[in-house]
Amino acid sequence: MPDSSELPVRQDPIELARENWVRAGWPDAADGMALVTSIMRVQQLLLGGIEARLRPYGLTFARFELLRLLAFTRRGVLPVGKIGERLQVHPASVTNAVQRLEDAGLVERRQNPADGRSVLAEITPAGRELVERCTTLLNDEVFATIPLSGEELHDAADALRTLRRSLGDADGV
Amino acid sequence: MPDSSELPVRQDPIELARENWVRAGWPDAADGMALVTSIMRVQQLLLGGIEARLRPYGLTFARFELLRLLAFTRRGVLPVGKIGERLQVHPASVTNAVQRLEDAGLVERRQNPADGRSVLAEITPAGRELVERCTTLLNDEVFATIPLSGEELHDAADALRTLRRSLGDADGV
DNA sequence: ACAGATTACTTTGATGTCCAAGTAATGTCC
DNA sequence: GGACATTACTTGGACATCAAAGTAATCTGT
Repeated sequence: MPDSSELPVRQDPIELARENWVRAGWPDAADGMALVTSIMRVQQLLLGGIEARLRPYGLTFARFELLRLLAFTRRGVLPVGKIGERLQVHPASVTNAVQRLEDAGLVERRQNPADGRSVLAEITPAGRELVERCTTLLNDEVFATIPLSGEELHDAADALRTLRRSLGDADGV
Repeated sequence: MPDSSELPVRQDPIELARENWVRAGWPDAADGMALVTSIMRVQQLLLGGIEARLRPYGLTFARFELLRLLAFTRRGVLPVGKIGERLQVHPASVTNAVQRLEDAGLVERRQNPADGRSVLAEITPAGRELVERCTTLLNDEVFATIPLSGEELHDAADALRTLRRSLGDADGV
């Protein structure tokens, strides 16, 4: 019988941690801790899968997102500051990613004629081609294969939005 | 009227991305993309808040988790390999964290008498004291303050568990 | 008992993230 | 209109993570 109620076999580390929390006298925090840990773990697994799929193309998820954002704009150009805003990453991370993308010939950087402090990043034809291919790949193998029903997916997205807001995500009203 | 259907003010970047996805002709992947992006973002916010709270104590979340795990064991000792299993992190990351904890006097490392290849990490009294204080802090300010109802929290945890399993999280049955 | 495979860590190198400090250009205010 | 504040990036430093290679100890099979 493939039943799991037999012996306490190899158990879910997160459930183990939750039990430890309750036993230690922190029942009010146990579920929160378990949720936070789950989010960390799922993020790690998702990112790992995505990066493994992008690796053959020489992209990381961070660089993919940057290219994807540029490809969605009308002219394929944005000030790097705007990029950081939209992707919600630190300016230093944008600088880093743009430099590597530039080295790979997927993006070009130039001064903003309207503001000498600002730097524009523009996606190149090679960048567009690569990002389209990688988007299709990720859509087919990751984003469209999430094993949740429409309702589950909706509920989860709602909960995460609530969390984001409470954690001070600056955007969305 | 505090209605959001007026003008497209400053909108949630994730919702913007979802709309872009649909408009580009990938409606089947749009919700999955949005969920994945939400998870990434929430993880970033949670980790940021946690690390900011631990910083005054000289701990990172990775090191806190390691100390926390050791403090839960009977004798406060585990082979570093077991630590990696339970925390689900790469052996190299464990080596890194244990070294830093050892430098801080929070952990001591020694050979496993039962197996010359194995290394044991043992939490010190200073480590125990610090981890208890930090646990209380994180419980009070993070884990017990998740703004979700019991049911929402339960549903979210379920969805994340489903995701973990589908992504090949090796444990839990 | 000895060679070869496996296991358990460590080391090195590449990336990404954030923070803090530094630089250059633009704005603001008497 | 010139000093001071602000803005927009870039640079450098600290950490964490993973991948791949290296080392040492233990196991296996004949």
